[in-house]
Amino acid sequence: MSVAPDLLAEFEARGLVHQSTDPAALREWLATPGRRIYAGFDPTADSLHVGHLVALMLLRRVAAAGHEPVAVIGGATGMVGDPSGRSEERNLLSPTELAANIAGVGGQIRAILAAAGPAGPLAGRVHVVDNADWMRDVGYLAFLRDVGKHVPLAQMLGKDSVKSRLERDGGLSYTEFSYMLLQAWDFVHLADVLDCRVQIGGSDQWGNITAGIELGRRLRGCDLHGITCPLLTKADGTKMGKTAAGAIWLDPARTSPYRFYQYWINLNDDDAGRCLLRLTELPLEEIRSLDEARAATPAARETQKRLAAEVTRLVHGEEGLAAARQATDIFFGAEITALDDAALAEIFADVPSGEFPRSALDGDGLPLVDALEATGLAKSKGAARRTIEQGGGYVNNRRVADVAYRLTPRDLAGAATLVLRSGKKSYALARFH
RNA sequence: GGGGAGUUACCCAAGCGGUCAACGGGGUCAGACUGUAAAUCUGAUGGCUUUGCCUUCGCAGGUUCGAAUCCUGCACUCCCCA
Repeated sequence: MSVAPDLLAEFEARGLVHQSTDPAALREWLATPGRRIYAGFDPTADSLHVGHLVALMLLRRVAAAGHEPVAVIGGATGMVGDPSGRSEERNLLSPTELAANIAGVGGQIRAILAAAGPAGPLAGRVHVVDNADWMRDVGYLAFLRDVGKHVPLAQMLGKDSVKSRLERDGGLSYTEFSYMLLQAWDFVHLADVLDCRVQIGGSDQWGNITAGIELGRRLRGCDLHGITCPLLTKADGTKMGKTAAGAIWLDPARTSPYRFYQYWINLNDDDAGRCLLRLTELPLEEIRSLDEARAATPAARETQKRLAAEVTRLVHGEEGLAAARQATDIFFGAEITALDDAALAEIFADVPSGEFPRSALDGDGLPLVDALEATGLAKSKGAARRTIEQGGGYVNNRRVADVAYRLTPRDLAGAATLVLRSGKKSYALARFH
C-alpha cells in the first residue's frame, strides 16, 4: 500500500467537514494506511434513503484513500431509538420489523460499499458489523457498572439532542435518553476490537460521537476522534431527498430508478453543484470544469445529468441507470411504438393505470375522454374534453386534437397496453385484458 | 337573555327579481415561452348522452310567469349590550 492520500484534505475540499476534533491529531493518525473509520446506520426502515448517501460516500472515500471503512448497523441501537434531530419520541420497532430492516439496510450498505467507482474497485477492505452482536449479551447491571458509571449526568444533560427535547412538551423517555450511552459504547468497543479510532456522521451525530470519545478517554485513556459533515439541505432549506411525494429511497421497490434519476436531474444548479462534490467520486478537476460549464451554458444541464448518472449508477447499477435513461427518453421524448408490455410496465412503474376489458376497443372503440377519466388523468369527462381541446391530450405521446377520438386496437403500444398522457408530465397506462 | 351582521363553487370574495353555472383574486389544469428551473403570457375551471339538458348560491318551506337575489322557519358563525 502506498502512502495514503490526505483524507481530511479531501473531505474539506468537498465541503464535507462540519465539525471535527483536533485536525492535527486526526491527520497524523490518518497518515498510516489501513486505518479503520466507522459510521453507523440505524435500521429505522427497511431501506436507506438519499439522506444516508453522504455517510455511505464518506465510507467509500475512506476506502478509496486506502483505509478500511467500518459500517455499523444499529441492530441494538435501533431497538432504542436515537433522539438526535428528532422533535418527538420514536415508536419502538417490533423485533420482526427490526430484523427485516437490518436485512434490507445491511444489503444496501454492502452493495454500495462493494460497487466500483469511476476509478475502478475500491482499495480498502470493508467491514460491515451489527452492534447487536456485542450489545445483545451485555447485562443491564454490568452495563450500568462498566459504562454508566463513567458518564457524568451533567455531560449527558448538556447534549443538544437532550436539551432541546427537555424544553419541549413531550420531553423524552429514559430509553431515548440512554441512547447515547449505547453509541458511545459502540465506539469504545470498535476501538478495542478493530483499533477503530475515528467516527464520522452527520452533524446531528456530534453529541453521540463526542460521548463516545469522552467514554474512551475515561475508560481506556485512548484518543478517539470524530468528524461530522453538514446535513445535506437544498437551497430552499428543505432536507435533501424529501419531496412532496415522500422520501427518495434507495430501494428500487420504493423509489424506481427512474424517479431516483429524475430527482437529481431536477435539482437546481447550486444544489446540484454541491451534490457533485459530496455525493460523487468525480475528481475535483472534473467537478471544476462542470462548474465552469454550468456557469457558461446552464441550459445544457451537464451538472445535473452527470450527477444523476453517477449517483444512479452507484445505487442501481449500470442496468438501473440504463432503465432510468430509457424511461427518461420516453417520458420527455418521442412517440411510443412497438414496446412490449413488460418494458412498458417497467418504465411506467410509478404511473397509475386503468384496466379495461379487451372488448372495449372493438367496434367503434373506447372514447379517449372515457379512458382519460377512468385512469384518473382527468377528474371528469368535462375536464378530459377540455384537456384535449387545449392540446393536452396524448396517446402514446402523440397529441390527439379530436375530442371525439376513440381508442381502437391500432392504438396499442404493446400487446395489450397503451400510454395516455395529459399535459407535459402526467401519464397513465391503460391495460386491456 | 336583548340587538346587529353574516352563511355563494377548492379557498377568498362580488352579485341583491329575469341577459347567472353566477364578476374578480388565489389555487388548480392545459397551452406558449424555457434549462425537465424560476418568472411571464394565454385559455380553461359544476356534471352529462354538450349548439342542448341536468344539478348548484347554509337547510326546509313559501311568494312569483321567473329567485343566489323577496318572505317565513330552522341551523351555524361573528360583533355589540347584559
